[in-house]
Amino acid sequence: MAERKTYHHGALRQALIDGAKEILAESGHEQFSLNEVARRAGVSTAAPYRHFTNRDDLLSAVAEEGYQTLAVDLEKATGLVGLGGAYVRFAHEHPGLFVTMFRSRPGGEASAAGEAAFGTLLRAVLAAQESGAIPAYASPELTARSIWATLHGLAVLHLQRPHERYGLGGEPEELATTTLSALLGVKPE
Amino acid sequence: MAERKTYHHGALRQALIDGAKEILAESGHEQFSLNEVARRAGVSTAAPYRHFTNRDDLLSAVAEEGYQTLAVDLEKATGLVGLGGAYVRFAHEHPGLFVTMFRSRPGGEASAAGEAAFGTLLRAVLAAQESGAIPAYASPELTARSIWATLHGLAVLHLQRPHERYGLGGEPEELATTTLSALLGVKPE
DNA sequence: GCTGCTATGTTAGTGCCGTTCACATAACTA
DNA sequence: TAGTTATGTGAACGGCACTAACATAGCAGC
Repeated sequence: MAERKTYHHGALRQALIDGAKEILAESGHEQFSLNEVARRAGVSTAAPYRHFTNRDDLLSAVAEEGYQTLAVDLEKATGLVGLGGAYVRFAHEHPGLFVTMFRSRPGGEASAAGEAAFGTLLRAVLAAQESGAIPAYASPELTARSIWATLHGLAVLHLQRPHERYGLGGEPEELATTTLSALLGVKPE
Repeated sequence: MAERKTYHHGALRQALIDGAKEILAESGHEQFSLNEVARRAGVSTAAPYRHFTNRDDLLSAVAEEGYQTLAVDLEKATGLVGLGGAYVRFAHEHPGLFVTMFRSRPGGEASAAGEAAFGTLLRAVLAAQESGAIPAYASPELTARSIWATLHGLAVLHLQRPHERYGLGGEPEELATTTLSALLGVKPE
């Protein structure tokens, strides 16, 4: 993708975001290089700075799109367990993107899509509590936050080797189901 | 620490590990630089390669010491909730080190200290299940793994801003207590 | 105590990185 | 059609991880 006819690219901003996702998918967050993104888009290494203030700014835009994709994935899932499976599966299928989304940034901004994703989880928790599928030790909000933490930890640990040692492995959905039922006694409907 | 009388440092390996921890504490994982570590130890930038094969190898040694510290911290805690609080507090007090320990490495090795830490958690879960403090939906092993995931997710999310949005904040111990009781109905003894 | 081996340090260099600056080109607007 | 603004380039900077050739010193066995 290094050839270009016109002097101006036309849609460089999106091309950079897409290229960044590509690199994250291929090589992971730690290997990400802004120069490499520019190379793939067929522009000079200085060009990205016309669209992003720096490397981190591009990664934030990539992360935002990640949150949107995640929100859509969660929306498609049904039930609390299905939603948990979708979360872990997202991390499993887009590990580089997932790490980029949740990398430790000192003063990370809130993401609208991230909020939407949480809202989806909240509704699932509410429904599960009302139907008695899970115990209601605490408010839906607090329970949803706690479950989010569980799913997130599960996803993060799943992206590394360690978890296998305790006999897990398996598909993301199985992981989520097993874990949620161990904590909440919930069963997939 | 840039002065030295003898040509040979004497204890460079440990000095590098300590310096690396210092940098992680000051600037975080993403800012870590091998050259900076060498500078602090008062040696040339090539010297570290006499003790570690590369930057990643040094970070792994640092991580191993981190696992040992974590294992000790968990050992000191009493009760399941106290242990959870200790886990989140460790991440809270050593964020750079924590990120380094759990960074996504393709083929991460198992850590003996990490296994020990899990063993401590497992015993706490066993005791809590036997005393009826938490429900026994699943085996102690599976439950312990699930709680580990929860604590880990909590710690990771706590290191970023996002969690505050849902009204958390507060001290690590409070976070762990609130979360575990929301999921398991467990109360601090 | 000298001699050689090996461990541990240095200096200088490579290539990649993120970032900036001065300048070129093209698209839009008056 | 002319001027302004948006978007690209090329060349440079310092910092990074890492390597190779060489220097020093600690430690054997003689």
